[in-house]
Amino acid sequence: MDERKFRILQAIIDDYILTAIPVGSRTISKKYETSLSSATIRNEMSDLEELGYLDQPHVSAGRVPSPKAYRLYVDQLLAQGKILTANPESIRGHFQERARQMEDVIGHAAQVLSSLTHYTALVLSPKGTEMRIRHIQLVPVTGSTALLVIVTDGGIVRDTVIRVGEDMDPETLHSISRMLTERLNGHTLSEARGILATEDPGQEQQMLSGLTGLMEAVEKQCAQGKLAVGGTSNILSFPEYNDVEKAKNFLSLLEGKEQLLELLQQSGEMAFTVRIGPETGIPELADCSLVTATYRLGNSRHGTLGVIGPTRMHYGQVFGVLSAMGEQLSRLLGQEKE
Amino acid sequence: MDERKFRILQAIIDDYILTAIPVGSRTISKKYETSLSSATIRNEMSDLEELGYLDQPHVSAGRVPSPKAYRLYVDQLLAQGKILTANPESIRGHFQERARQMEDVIGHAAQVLSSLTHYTALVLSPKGTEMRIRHIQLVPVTGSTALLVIVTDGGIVRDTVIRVGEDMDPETLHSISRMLTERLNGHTLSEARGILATEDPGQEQQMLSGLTGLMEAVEKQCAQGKLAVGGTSNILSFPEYNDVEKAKNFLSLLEGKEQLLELLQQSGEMAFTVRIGPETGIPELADCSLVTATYRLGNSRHGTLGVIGPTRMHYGQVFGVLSAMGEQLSRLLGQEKE
DNA sequence: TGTTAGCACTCAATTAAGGCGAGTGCTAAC
DNA sequence: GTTAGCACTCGCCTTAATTGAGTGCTAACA
Repeated sequence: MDERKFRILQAIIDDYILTAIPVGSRTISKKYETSLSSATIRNEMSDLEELGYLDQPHVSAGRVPSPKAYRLYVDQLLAQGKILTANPESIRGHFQERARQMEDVIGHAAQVLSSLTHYTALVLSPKGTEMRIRHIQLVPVTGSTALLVIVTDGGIVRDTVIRVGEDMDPETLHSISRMLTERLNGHTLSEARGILATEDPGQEQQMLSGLTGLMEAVEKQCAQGKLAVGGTSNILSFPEYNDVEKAKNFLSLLEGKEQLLELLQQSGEMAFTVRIGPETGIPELADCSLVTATYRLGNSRHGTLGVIGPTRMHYGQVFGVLSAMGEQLSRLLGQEKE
Repeated sequence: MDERKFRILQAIIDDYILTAIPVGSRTISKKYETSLSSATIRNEMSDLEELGYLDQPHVSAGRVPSPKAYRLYVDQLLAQGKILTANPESIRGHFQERARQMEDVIGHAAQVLSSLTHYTALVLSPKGTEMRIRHIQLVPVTGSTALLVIVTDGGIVRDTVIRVGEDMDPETLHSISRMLTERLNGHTLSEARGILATEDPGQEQQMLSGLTGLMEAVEKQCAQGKLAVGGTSNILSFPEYNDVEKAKNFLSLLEGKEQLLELLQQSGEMAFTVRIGPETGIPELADCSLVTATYRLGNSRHGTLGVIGPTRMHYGQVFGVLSAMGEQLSRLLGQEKE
């Protein structure tokens, strides 16, 4: 694979990303490599196909980049590191409103991300279990029920109605709350259960035994962060999804969030993760790419944001927008809650 | 419009709802009105078209019911009142898990509703402003910020980070919370602001003046309930939306929830509201129908649930499922939070 | 040895034409 | 008022012809 082949491959990918139509040798020789004849390009393209970088939809059509080609393209893009971060100002403009609940921010971010990229956007909040408990409060609801509110440094985590004994007046609940807060403050949710289980104070034993089980449930519910999806309909703009059947499969996938969560959580803590077509492991996404990035709140907690589009995605632009948005999210969410 | 015409019209609608292909005179004479010849049916159909109940896609196609026809059909369905409530047991089965946050229930309900009807489902929670305050709690977050948690009989309404003076230790916040709770308990959110504004205790004046403005913001944010959408992709199953462009418009409409909210809030407190095609007032829904129903929590608060499908919707079934689901929702949400 | 011009060939996509068939409207007879 | 009969319409499907973008291969050239 010499340098000229690479240049030609790059030209093919660029052109295909722009037009979505298979690109022929003549196009390259006219628009990109004007010093070479189409016949020469043809020979090179033939080689590139043999190497597995190009596919041919049918014999008399142009060439289409294979997943392997995109992989090379993306790796090279990331390696040279000149990702032009999208104008952070323009993104900040979308967020001028008051900071609100995390879920609102997440949802809003997904919408902005999708409208900036014209792809489908995913934003995943940090895992609840990684958040540190700031305060626990039992709030009386009726005589025999109370609301358990757990406040963490990331905002509210969970509120669940629990049954308490009949004799719990608001003041008793408050003192229990204070006790719990004292004991669990600064710990993560996943630690909390263990602490409650080991330290048994005897006094409110009955009360606490119920809580231990409850913490387990809370922990489980928070094991994965909240997921927001934006720009679902964007995918329909692309000729790849002109087929209604395909579009429906894609949308169904987005509705069942479990699979998406799994997919997003696979991407580690790297700056960018790119999964191209088959690399996603999901048949419905065979001709989609998923680009994810990470944003951080403090040291340990991190969330994920990503974009799903056709494999011929405008990767460069997406990298830029993702990194700018990640920065913005870190600022927004880290800011007031920390 | 004699009785026979009506029977024939009904047969046409039934058949079209089932098949989505224009129905011809012969079909009716063979499947529904076997005692009449196709020619007779033809004459009747011609009359029905003149009356505005039938449309003809083109001269050599069968007839298609007009919105006016569906309107008649639905009105008659509702008038005779024999709505067969779908098996409530089967619906309850989908909800066996522990009661959780209202938003979760709403979202889950939308999913169940869509999977039962195969249409797109909408569930709107009761307006926050109609909920009665049960408890107000200021929870310390950092030295200078606190989380304002308002608990209502419908569960948590809102939590917002607010700035408080540097000197607010947890105990002070708690006593303020207790004071606020005492004063506002039992009132709705919309009343709360007025109460805070008039009764000025002087003591924590500075604190409260901030809160008044805050309550206004909270009230505004809660002016409309939470909206959950389910089964977005279902619409793509119908031949009416085989056109990708149309499908995209529809999906975009669902994404921008403002218009949906408006639409849902128009439907008053009647048991059922049906808006057929043009009656929705939204071009994108020109060949959709929206059926909504109401569920109640207690006396005053009510939420809305609805279904969007093609105008040739299976109205009877939808009525049944909606009423069963409404009942179930009333029970689920009213139950533990009341 | 690499590059280029030329040419035959392939095949999807577009267009045109023809036939089919479902369905109608009208008329005349019952 | 109902029905049988018949001519007519027109969307849809199939088939055939045409077009054109693009390829592979070969031979000539630098």
